[in-house]
Amino acid sequence: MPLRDRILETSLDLVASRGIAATSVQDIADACECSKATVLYHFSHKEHLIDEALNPALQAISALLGEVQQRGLDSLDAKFSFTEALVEVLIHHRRAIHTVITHPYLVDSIPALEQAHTLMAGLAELVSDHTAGEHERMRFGIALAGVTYALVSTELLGIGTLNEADLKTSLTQALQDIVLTQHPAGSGVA
Amino acid sequence: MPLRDRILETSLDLVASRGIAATSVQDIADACECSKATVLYHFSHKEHLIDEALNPALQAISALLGEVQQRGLDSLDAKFSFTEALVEVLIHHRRAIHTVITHPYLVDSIPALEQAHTLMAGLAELVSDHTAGEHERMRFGIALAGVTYALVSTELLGIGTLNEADLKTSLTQALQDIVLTQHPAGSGVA
DNA sequence: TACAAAACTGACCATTTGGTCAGGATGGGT
DNA sequence: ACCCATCCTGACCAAATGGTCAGTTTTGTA
Repeated sequence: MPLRDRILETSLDLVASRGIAATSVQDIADACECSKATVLYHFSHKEHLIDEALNPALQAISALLGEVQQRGLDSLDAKFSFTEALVEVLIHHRRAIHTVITHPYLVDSIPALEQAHTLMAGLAELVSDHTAGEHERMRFGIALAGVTYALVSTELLGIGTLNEADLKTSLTQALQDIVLTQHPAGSGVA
Repeated sequence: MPLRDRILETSLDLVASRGIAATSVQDIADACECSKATVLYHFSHKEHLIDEALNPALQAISALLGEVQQRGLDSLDAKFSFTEALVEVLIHHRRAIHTVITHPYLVDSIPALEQAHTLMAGLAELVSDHTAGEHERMRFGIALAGVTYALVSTELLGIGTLNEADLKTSLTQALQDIVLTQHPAGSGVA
């Protein structure tokens, strides 16, 4: 793999596990066994580096969102395959997703983060258009955030040993259980 | 409020919204309108400050966990009141909870984070003892993470306008829906 | 008023941060 | 052999970082 790509890959790793601020350009250079100057040769600014590293994830989500907006989400079948596709994207781009979700406050120094928010809003709107009410939307938000978090903190939830395929199965089912199961209205605290 | 307490309060605010690494002692001092040296007079090290700021939340969770371990979680009633109490604690200490959840990698420089992980494990064990299987445990993990995340990113989920009481009601119901509702086994991708 | 403890601060320190720059390799094309 | 573009680097910079310390102000108390 070209060094440039290795830098992107490494950045995604480090940033996802320690946060943007806690990941220095030097850290990335060390992990890539090159000099800091080299990192800044390929990406003139740290923000550009992060931005580009996050891009593939955003494009994937954007593509998924576009598809669903076209196909619609009316049939139960469509909903099932949507959740499945969503989990697939979330798993594949888990490091970027986690980074995006945990750094809302950097929205105006890293363009990708703003785009991510737009996409999130699109997802939320999509779902709220196709669910009965506020509770369902809340459940979806919680499920989405929960699944995302679960992906990055697998060991905390005791699912660290699962391989990628099992993880996908398990998370997809959980998401479908939460979002698609009929819940008795007001089963909670009224 | 004594300056010392204001420093703790301010730290909780800044750290929850920008992360530990991105929050400097100077930032905290500025927000408190005192000097950096003063902050480090009250808390000799940055880590001590963070640690102490996180403590009340951990004690609250610890207390809740102890209670439930004593009372048991067998009746449906007990489960309902547990989720309600849990949401209450999560809301009240949302900044600390969010900080704990998003900084697992600092576990050995900030003692509170290690204690938090122990408590998390306790919660997970508690729930897994009282639910049927793997799927339920997964759902609980997702729900817990999701609710926690939802608390800090309210505006992203479109629930930023809710007051604390409504927030509690809404989140409690969502959590109960997710965790306590009977879900058809294998409703997902089998 | 005297005095000691507590609270607070400016000046300073070594280290690390993101970033610049001039120059050294390297390799393909002529 | 020559050139030129790409890749890479050490040396360097100003700014910010966490932290120390000597000394000043404030406070409560006798």
